[in-house]
Amino acid sequence: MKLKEKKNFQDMTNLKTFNIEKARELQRKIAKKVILYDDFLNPPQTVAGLDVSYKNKKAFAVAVILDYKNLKLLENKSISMDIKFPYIPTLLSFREVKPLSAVIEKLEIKPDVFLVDAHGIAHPYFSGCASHLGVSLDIPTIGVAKKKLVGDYNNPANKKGTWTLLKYQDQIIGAVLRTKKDCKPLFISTGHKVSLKSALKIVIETTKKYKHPEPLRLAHLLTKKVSTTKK
DNA sequence: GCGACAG
DNA sequence: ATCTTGTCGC
Ligand SMILES: [Mg+2]
Repeated sequence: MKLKEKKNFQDMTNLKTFNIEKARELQRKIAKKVILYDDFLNPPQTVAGLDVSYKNKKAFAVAVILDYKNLKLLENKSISMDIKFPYIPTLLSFREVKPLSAVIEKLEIKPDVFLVDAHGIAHPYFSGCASHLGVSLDIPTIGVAKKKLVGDYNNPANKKGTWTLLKYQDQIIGAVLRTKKDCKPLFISTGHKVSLKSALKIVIETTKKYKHPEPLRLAHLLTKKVSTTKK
């Protein structure tokens, strides 16, 4: 898949020269570019799932594309590269956007929407990994996280499909969705070009028998398989 | 100073 | 995220 050539994403993943003020500045800049309404093929025909795993100083990124209707696997790609940035809460994008961009570039099919294993705007600077990736590559993204980073919410009822709003600083930054009974809920937020309403619809429609939506479940399984195989 | 803290 | 076996509950 051809990536946006325009270089509106600075490379700040060099630890030696990393500057936290510059990083926050970039996050605020990205937040301003996030599009909160729908601007993608809706309903989508294809959905991608993205995830990254780590093993021996290496990062392994996987991208899978499923048919939106039957959730069958259409394509899957993987890449590996040296870890270039440590994990620091609120700075996850500086660790994962690089490998994710690399694997997306290898895709032959251009997915209509991407599910990312991270938050979108549900971030202290409204610039989580899903938003950072979406704005940088100009692709529609949805953030799907297993735990909250910021915000307050009421626990959704213990029934599949129920959800509550995630609020932060008097703003709605996402939703807390129960994707499976007796399982902890997932945190859904706009990444880029997908409204919260559509994000919820897409996550619900791509979640079948398990807690996670199929694209992310498959991407996660594959990324672990790849990391233990290619070591 | 203390607690929270995506992957 | 990663390191890991058994164990509890639907
Ligand atoms: Mg992950």
